[in-house]
Amino acid sequence: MSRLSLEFYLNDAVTVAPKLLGKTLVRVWDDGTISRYCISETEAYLGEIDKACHASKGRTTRTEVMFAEGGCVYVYLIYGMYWMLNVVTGHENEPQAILIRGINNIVGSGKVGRELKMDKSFYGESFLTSNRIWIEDAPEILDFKTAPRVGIDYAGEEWRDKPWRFILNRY
DNA sequence: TGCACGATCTCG
DNA sequence: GAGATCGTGCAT
Repeated sequence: MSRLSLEFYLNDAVTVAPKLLGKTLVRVWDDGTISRYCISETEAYLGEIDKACHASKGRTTRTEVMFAEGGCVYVYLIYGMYWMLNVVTGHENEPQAILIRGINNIVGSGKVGRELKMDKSFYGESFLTSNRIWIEDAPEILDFKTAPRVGIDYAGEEWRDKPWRFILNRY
């Protein structure tokens, strides 16, 4: 299978998030070895209007990459020790992203970042051209369920309860 | 220049 | 149920 094309990333995060389920996340380590994972859980963050999305605070040092065209890597440190891996979607100036919550049976955004050895150096890298992390196409899987997003109670009722967490039933 | 807090996890 | 641990955003 080949890398997902730019067009795949240009749609809304809520549209792309379920389509990422079952896709292959490829990671090339420093020693040249390669690991391939099946994306098993995602979460969508839909731009400036979405109070749960970091971009709702506007364009800042941290959110800058979300304003770029889809296909970029958005990583940030949370709780001082976990690197969250996100996929930027949408067109330029449509600050949306999808949090990768699970790969294979490794479920939990913090665990995913640790497994993939993510760090600040990945910020802004492109899934279209990177030689150490990218996503390959795979048959679309429709056997998934939805649930509210995690850890965003502060976003208020309207956004807190959106069923924008997508979980593969099996992989 | 300082400070409170967070898209989390693990251990007890 | 609490601690680990630190960059970011906003107040001072």
